[in-house]
Amino acid sequence: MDNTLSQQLTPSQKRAVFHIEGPLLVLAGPGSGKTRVITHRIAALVDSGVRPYNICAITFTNKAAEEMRQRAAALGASGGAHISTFHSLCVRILRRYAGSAGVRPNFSIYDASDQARCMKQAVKDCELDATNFPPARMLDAISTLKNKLVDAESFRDYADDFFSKTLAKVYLRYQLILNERNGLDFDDLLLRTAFLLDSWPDVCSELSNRFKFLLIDEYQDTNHAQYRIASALASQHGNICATGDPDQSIYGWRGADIHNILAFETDWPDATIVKLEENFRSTPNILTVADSLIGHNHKRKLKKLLPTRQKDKDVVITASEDEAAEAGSVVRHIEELTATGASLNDIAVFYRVNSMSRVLEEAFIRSKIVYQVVRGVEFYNRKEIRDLLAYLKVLVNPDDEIALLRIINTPARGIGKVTIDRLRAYAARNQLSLFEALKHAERIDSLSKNAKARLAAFVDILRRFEKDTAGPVGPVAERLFEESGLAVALRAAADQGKDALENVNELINAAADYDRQAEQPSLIDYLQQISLFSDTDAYDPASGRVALMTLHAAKGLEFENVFIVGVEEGLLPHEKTNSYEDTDELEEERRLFFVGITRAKTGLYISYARYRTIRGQLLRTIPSRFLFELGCSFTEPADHDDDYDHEDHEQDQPGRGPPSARFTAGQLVQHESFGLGRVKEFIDIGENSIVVVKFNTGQTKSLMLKYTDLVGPF
DNA sequence: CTTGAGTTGGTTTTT
DNA sequence: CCAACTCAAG
Repeated sequence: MDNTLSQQLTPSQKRAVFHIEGPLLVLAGPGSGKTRVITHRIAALVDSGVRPYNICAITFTNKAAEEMRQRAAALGASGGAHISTFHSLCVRILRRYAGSAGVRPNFSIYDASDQARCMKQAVKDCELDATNFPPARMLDAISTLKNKLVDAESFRDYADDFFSKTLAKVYLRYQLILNERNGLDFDDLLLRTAFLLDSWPDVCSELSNRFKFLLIDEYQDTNHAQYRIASALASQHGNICATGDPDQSIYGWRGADIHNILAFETDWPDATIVKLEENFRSTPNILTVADSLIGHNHKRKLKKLLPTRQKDKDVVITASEDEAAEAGSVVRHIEELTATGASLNDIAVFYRVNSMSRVLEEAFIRSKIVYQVVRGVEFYNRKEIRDLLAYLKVLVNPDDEIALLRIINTPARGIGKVTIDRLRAYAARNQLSLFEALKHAERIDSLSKNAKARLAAFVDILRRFEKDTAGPVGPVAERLFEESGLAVALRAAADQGKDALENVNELINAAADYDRQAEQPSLIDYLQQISLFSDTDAYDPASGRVALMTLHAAKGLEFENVFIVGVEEGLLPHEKTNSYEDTDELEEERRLFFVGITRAKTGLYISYARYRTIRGQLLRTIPSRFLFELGCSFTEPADHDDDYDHEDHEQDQPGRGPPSARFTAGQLVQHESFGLGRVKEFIDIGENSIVVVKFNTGQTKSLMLKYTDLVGPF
C-alpha cells in the first residue's frame, strides 16, 4: 500500500487494515473512520496479492456499497471485488444455485404490501378472523421465525399451544401461496441462502473458496440468518473481518441480534480484536452529550468516545409551542447557519417517524429552503410506477399473481370482478395458475363472449413482449408503457396525470441507466435489484439541499449540522416500544437517539414541541426522558402559568375538542403506578367521569376521574 | 363494469 | 389523519 495513505491512519486503524489472515473484529465507535478502514483494508488485501475476485464486502445498504466501490477504486483496488448488501448477495447466490436452493431463478421479491396481500389470503384460507389474527401481527411473527431460520414445517412440528398451532397453519399457508407465485419475501432471501449453504456442502465450499476474504460492516445489526450465512462463507478459511458498534444497534425489532457481535470472540477463538475509540467526526461538545446519553444504557460494555477535535459550538436544545413552531425554529436556525456561510448540503433534519416530514416540508417551502426527503422507496410505491413494474414482473414471472391481478384491468379494459372470479374458479378446478387459465380463456364456458375477447386482447399485449426479457430494460419499459394502454390513460387524466407521466419517464430513464451500468442487463436482474432499494439509496450528498430523513435512515451518514426534532415521550422513545419499563426496547430507542446525535460534526440542534397534532388532534406532549439524560443544562421551560394560558387559549377556539373535557382520546397521560398510557376514551358525565386508558404495560384500565391520580395534560 | 361516495380500521423504524 | 375497502348508482 501507498505509504502516504497508510500514514493517514492511526496505529489501531493500521492494525485493522493490515491484519490480513484470520478472523478480525473491529469494534468501532461512531466517527472513528471505520469505513475508511474497510476500504483501505480492501486496498491492502489487493496490494498483498489477493485477487479482487476473491474479496466479498457486505454493507448495510446499496448506497454504502456503491460508495465503498468508488472509494476502493480510488485506492487502486478497482473492479472485481464483490461489494453489496446481504440481500443482494443472496439474490445472486439464489439465482446461480436456484436448483439446489429449491427456487426458480425468475422469482419475484415481495415487498411489505405484496406480503400483506399474501397474508390476508392465507388468513382467509385458514378460515380465521382477521381481527383476532391481524395479518400484520402474523407477518411479524413469521418474519421473526424466518430470521431465526425456522421454516414453516419445523415450526408446525414444534408448535404446542393454541396460538402457535394457528400461527403454524397460517405460516404453512402463507408459504404455499408464496411458492405458487414464485415469490420470495425479504426474509426468504436470507433463509433460503442459509439453508442452501447448510444443506449443500459443495456449494458452501465453492462459495467460501470464491470469497476468500469476507468483510462485513455494521455487524451489530446482523440477524441470525445473516450470521449463519457469514459463518458459512468464512468456513473454509476464517478470513472474516467484522466491524460494528454495539451502541449503534438499532434494528433489534427486525431480528438483529446484538449477540452476534458480542460473541465473535467465542465463535472465532483466534480472533484479533481491534478497537477504534477515537472520534474524528464530532466536537467534544457533541460527544459529551452522546456519552452521557448512552451511559444510561445498562446492558453495554463501558466505552468512552475519545474526542480529537477542538471544542466548538454548544449543543442547542429548543422547546417550541407546537410542531409548526418547531419547524419554524429549525428554519430560523438554518437561516442563521447559511448566513454564516454553511451550505444546505451540510444540514440534515432527523425525526423518528416518516409522517413528521410534512410539517418540516411545509415550513421549508414557505421559507424557500430547498430540501430532499430521503425516502427512496416512496418513488417505487407510486401507483403509476407500481403499475408499470407489475407489467414487467408478469413478463418475467407469469406466476406472480399479485402483479397479474394488478394489471389485468389497469388501465380499465372491462375485466371486472366477475370475470376474474370465474377465471380463478377455472384455474382452481384445473390446478392451473391464473396466468395459465388466462391463456385458456377461450375454453372457459362460464365466460361471456365479450369477456373472452377482452381477456384475449390482454394476453395478446403480454405475448408481444415474451421475447424481451433477456436484453436491455429501458426500451421494453417504454414500449410496454405505450402498448399496455397505461400511457393513453395517464395522458387522458388531465393534471394529476402530468406528475405521473414524469414519474414514469424517470423510471424509464433509471432503467436505461441500469442498462448502461449492468454488465449483463436483464429484466429479471433489474426487477430483483430495484426490489432491494432502500430509503438511503436516494440520498444525494451533493444536491445542495437540506436532507430530511428518519433516524434509522441516518445510520452511516454524517453532517456538519444536525437537527433532531420531536424528542418527546411517545415519539422518542416511541410509544409502540413498550418503553415505560427499562426494557431492551427502551435501550434500543436510546441507541437510536445516540446514532442521530453522533451524525453531527459541529452543530447539533435538539428540539421538542409542547403540543403536537397526532392523528388530527392537538395533544399535550411530555419532553423525552432522554433530554434529561444528555447531561447538559436542560431545564424544562414549561411552567404552570403557561399551561393555564394555553388551556384557556385552546378553549377559545372551536374545533379543538370539547372544552369541558379534561381528557381526549389519544392523549398521553401518566398514572402513578401504571405509568405512561394513552387515553382510549373519555366518558364525560360530570363528577363521575371515567377515563379509559391503555397503558404501555399492555393493560387497559377504566379509571374514575375523582379517585385516580392521572396526571395530564402535563 | 365503472365510478365515486361513504365507512372503517390502523397507525414505527426497513432490507 | 389517511388508505383501503364496501356499496350503490349509473
